[in-house]
Amino acid sequence: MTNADVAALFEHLADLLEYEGENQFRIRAYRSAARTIAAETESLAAIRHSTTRSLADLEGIGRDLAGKIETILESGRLPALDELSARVPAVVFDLFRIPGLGPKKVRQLVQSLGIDSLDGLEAACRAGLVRGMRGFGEKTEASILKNLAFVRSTVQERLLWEEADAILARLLVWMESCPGLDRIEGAGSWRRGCETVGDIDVLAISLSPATVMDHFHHWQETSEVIAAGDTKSSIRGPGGVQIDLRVIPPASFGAAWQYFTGSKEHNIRVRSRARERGLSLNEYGIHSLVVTPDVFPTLPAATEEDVYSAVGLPWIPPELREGRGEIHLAAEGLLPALITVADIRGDLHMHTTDTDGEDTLAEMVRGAIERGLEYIAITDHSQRVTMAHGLDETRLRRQWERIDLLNEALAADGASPIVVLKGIEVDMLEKGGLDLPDRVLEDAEWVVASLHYGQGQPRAQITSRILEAVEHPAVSVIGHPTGRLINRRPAYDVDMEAVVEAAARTGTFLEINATPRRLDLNDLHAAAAQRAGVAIVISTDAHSIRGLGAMGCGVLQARRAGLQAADVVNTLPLAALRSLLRSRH
DNA sequence: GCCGTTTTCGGCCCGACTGTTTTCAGTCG
Repeated sequence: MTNADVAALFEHLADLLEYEGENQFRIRAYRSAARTIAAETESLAAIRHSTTRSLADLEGIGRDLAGKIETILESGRLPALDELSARVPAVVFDLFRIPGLGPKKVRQLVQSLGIDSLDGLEAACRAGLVRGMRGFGEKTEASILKNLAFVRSTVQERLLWEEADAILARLLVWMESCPGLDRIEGAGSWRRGCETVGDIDVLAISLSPATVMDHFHHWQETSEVIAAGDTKSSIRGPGGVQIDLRVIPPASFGAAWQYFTGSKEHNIRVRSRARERGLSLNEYGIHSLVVTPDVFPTLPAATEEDVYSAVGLPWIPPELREGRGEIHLAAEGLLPALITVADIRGDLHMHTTDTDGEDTLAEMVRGAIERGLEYIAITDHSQRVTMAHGLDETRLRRQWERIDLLNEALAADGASPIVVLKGIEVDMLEKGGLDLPDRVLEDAEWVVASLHYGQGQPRAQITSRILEAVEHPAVSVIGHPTGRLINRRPAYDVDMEAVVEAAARTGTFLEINATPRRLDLNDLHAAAAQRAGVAIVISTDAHSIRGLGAMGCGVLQARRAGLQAADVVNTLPLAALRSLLRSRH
């Protein structure tokens, strides 16, 4: 039973309670606990048996929920959930997915009309039965029909951050030509650098909101205007993604940007902090609830710094605003100086046409020089990865000879702009062991060990394969340590706590693979690794020159993990990196 | 259900938009 499993049980319970019309604060308590649990990197079982922490120490978890967690850990079941599940019809979960239907309306549809499927709901709408109920009308009925089609036609899948980033960039180019627009910025989960983005949130400063929203509606990629009010508008853009725009006057910009960046949990904590100080915070500004000689009724809120300063905090980078303890860190003056792309000196995982890359060795080197990198490692696949035409010893040594020649030519150019390291991405074989003999790996300057096959093996087997690679003296780094592909394939079942412990002990690095669909390690694992003293490598795993651009995504992930430049190996100058490699094992 | 320098009760972030209503409930973020 993982933390994510326990969190899912509480979320599920909260959904059912919502349907039952339970006290909203009780429901919020379950959801809040689920978020805390999902964001906790230590396993609940470990915390339960720890001598230094207890379950009730976790934010939002008191005596009752701690008891429920213990029950779940012991029995795998949550009795309260079992009881409710027996009472609440299964269709409720489908109905919740329809935009515009919340617990009250869903309850009415199920109890008054006996709806038991999406098809049944459609039939009831077409028969005009829905419009007759209190609180429903013709427009609601039509909206349900439209949204039913939407729910059925689209795979409800969150965008990769990079996809959202591209859509936002196009929208901002369009909005630049809007008259009367002073400033426009992205907010929400995009700005926090989340690995996936549901809706795209955009914030504009203008004194003529109607003009701005009209321009927004006329973007060529707008397929539908979902809602349009005086200051807020929502459209569907490319692929059905919802884009929300809010238009705000300049004096409110800081309060609004802070508010629309979120996360919700972060905002609730900031606002609670405001209340403790006799202040009220909304998207328009900061207001004093009590008039005292030293507090003005309305405080400045043109910048985010104004907002944080009003609640006694320094500005908090968006990537950290998840309600995972960043407010405490900020209050103590302990916020990390997060790593930036400018700190990165090298890229230590990439492929060429010798295996499954699209660009040649020489082209990849040129691409890296253009990006200003000081060093790179060429890490093509090893022989077992047959689909990629992986390298055996002979072909690998031939590639290394070419790299030697290339380095000589680069050095002969005078001020050598880049050094190319002779590397390999060696496969961790299904039966255990690595895909190339030790004598080859020992000759490599950089070895990425990755698992590509047998991903469905049981936890003990996967973990032991990875631990074997971590312990191998020639292995520099574990590539994409959990193997997940966002929206495509779950992580393999691996005991990450054991991997992190072994990596810390042996000095083996762990990778943040920056490929937008991988981002592996994720933020939570990367934070746990950093806390354990493991050095991180951020690598693009580029299969083309273009792929080298993924470094920014990897750095965002590292920032969400709270990493500083000193935590990341490829911020080091090459000489320091080499010396660190020699000092291990 | 959680929480506490206003502590064991009574609060819990705050506002926009829609549709149905005729002053507001429900939904959403």
